[in-house]
Formats: sequence, C-alpha cells, structure tokens
Amino acid sequence: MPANLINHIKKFIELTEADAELIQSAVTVKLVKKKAFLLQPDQICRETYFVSKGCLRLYFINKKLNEQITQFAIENWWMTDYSSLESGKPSTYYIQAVENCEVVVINKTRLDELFKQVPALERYFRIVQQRAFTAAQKRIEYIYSFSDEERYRHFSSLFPDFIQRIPQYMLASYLGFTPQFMSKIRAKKV
Amino acid sequence: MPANLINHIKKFIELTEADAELIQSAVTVKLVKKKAFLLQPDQICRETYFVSKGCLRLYFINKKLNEQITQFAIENWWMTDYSSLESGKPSTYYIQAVENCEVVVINKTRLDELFKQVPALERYFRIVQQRAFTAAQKRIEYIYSFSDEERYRHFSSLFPDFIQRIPQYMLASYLGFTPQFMSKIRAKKV
DNA sequence: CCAAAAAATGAATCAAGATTAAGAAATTAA
DNA sequence: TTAATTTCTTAATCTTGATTCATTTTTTGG
Repeated sequence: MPANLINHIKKFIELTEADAELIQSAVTVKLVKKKAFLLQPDQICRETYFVSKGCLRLYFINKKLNEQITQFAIENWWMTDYSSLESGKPSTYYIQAVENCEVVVINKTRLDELFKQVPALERYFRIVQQRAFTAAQKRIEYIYSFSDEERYRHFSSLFPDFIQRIPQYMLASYLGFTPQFMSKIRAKKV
Repeated sequence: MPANLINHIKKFIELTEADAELIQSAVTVKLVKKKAFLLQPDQICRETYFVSKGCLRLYFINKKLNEQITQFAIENWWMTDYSSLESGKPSTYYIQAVENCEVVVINKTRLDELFKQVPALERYFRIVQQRAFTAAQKRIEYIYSFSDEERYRHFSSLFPDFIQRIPQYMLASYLGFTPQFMSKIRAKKV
C-alpha cells in the first residue's frame, strides 16, 4: 500500500476511491537496501521513483573520475533520469540508495496509461514539476550568489537534520567542493 | 493572434478549435521595447510570459551589487517568477527585454480558470515544466562538471547564433563569471 | 553627426578552493 | 573483536578566476 504516495497526491488534487485504486494497481513498492542501485549508466531509465522512506541520490562520474551528486530525494520526493526516460536513450547517471529505502515505482509506459485513466494526475505532476523546477532555479541562484563556504553554512542551517543523515563527503559532492575543503571550513567553525 | 503559442501547444497536445479560442480569449499580446521591464523587485508577479519574438532575461542584484542573470527566454520559451507567482509574495527579480519583444501574457488567475475550461492544458504545462526542470538539472550538471572556460566554449559551440544576439557581459553573467575573464579567454582563442 | 553612455579589453595583484599526500578515526563485516 | 574498509582531517603547494583600475571600442540618442 503506497499510502504516502496517495496522501501526497491528495495534497494537490482530489482523488476518488476509484482513482486511488487505479493508481495503486499501476505502481509497485520496492524495498531498496543501502548502496543498492535503481539505475546505472548505460541502462535505459524506464521508471520513476517516489521515496516513501529513506533517501536516494542521483550522481554521475565526472571527468576527474569523481562522483558528482546532482540530487538527493528524501521522503515525498520524486526521482528519475528524465532525459533517459523521455528520450529512451541510455542513462549516464546512477540512482543509488543512501539509506535502506521504501520506494514506490511507476513504469513510464504504465504512467502514460494512467494519465488517460486519471487525467487529474496531469495536474498533480504539473504542480510537482513546477516545484522541482523552482527549486532547481533557486539552487542555480545560490550557486552563483554565494561562495562554497557560504553555501555550506546556509545549507547546514536550513537542513540540520538532513546533514546528519548523509556522509559529509556526499554533501561536499552535492555542494560542488572537495571533502578536504569541507573539513577545513568545519574546523574553522570552532 | 498568438499564433506561435497555439502552434507550440499543438506540438504537445490536441486542441479543438473551441479550445484554441478559449486560450486566445484568455491571453493578451504585448510588445515590449528593448530594456523595458515586465517585472521588478518588490512587485508581486501575477503573470506568466511566452516569448513569441525576441529575448527576455531574468536576473537579480547579488550581494556585490552586480546583475546576476539566471535565465534567458527566446522564442517559444516561457518565463516567469514562479516563486512569487505561487506564493503571492513580492519578487526579488527583474524580467527585462533584451531585444524588442512580442510576448504572450497570461494572468495567473485567468490561467487557473483556463485549466478548468481546457483540462488538456494541464498536460501541456506538465510536459513544458518537465523539460524546464530537465534543462535546469543539465545546467547544474554542467556547472559542477566543467571550469568556467570550458562552459563558455561549450555554450558558444552549442548556441553560436544565440551569443550573437546578446552582449558579452550578459553571457558572462549567465555563466557566472566576470566580463574581464570573458575577454581573457576570448583573447586566448587566437 | 557628434557627444555621451555602454560595452569590451588589458594587465597586475589577490583569494578561494583544488590537488596531493599523509595519517587518524569511525564503521562494517567476518 | 579484530581486520578491512570507509570516512574524515591536516597541511603544503598550486590554479582558476576575481578584483582593481585604466584604456579603448562600440553603440545610442538627440
């Protein structure tokens, strides 16, 4: 029972009992062990994931052969590689569980059918996409407004509980600097 | 007649003649002179803009009192400040015409009504938002993968015609570095 | 067509954060 | 409960791109 997902959808649109059942029949719930992968490079991404419990990360390997994290998804966030999902081309990303997770999985083809059966879902995903876009824009704004150190302090004060959940080197990667630099600014804090 | 907009929508969803007329009655077309503003800080953003001709930029003034451009919109792109639009709070951004523009304007309240009259529009905007989000993610990926010089060269080779349309200092701002640094890497090119 | 404003260039110095290379501390698994 | 792996820290040196300030070139408006 993807209770979280149904509740999340109901925050944005009205669902009849029948709608909710159609949605339930279209999704599966998957338990994902810490460090397990939902997507790896060269695979074609055919699913989208809703985190009902735990934390996922999306990353790729950059030129310098380091992991570069571009997104995290915690409870009630969606995650997928939209470019592979839409183009049908192989992904260049990893989606990996940072913690043991419970994830609601929807296959893209099945989701497209679902849009026909429950048209109000188009509205739900429109709103969710708009929020995701707004958050991404905000992030770009922060990248260009503040130094790495400022962004670290800002992020820490904004999400003190989240930074407890992930290794520091992952936060460094997400914020775009090295673990060494992270240590340096944390040491200063004293 | 916002012909471009109707055509753009028709690329993603089917519209009846009646739908198209409803849309037409909901929007206005505005000619915007180069350097004129569609939005300024402290105003509440109540509209969303579709560029049918010309180029808009979205920017803010950062801590160092420099303009920081976060988005451009050329033909067939939407632009607005979603965070002000959705929250009803004053904006912190400028939206300004980089060239003389023709812009299709939709009032947010009117758009919400329009979604009820033409529900298929939810689908159109879902797809548009998803693309916008994917593009923003791609941009974050580039920021973290490449040096400023590499990003400049990559952007130039990808959009050679676009960089002819805008002053260099605007591209420098969009890419997140100074006009002086831009001159430096352009000089090297010889 | 010319004055004024806007945009681009150049060079010297400076600073934020990367790199490299250890080593220490904390987790994990057998 | 200890060995192995993962994560975090420290410090020296190096690089990219910012800052400052001056000059030149281009565009715009009257």
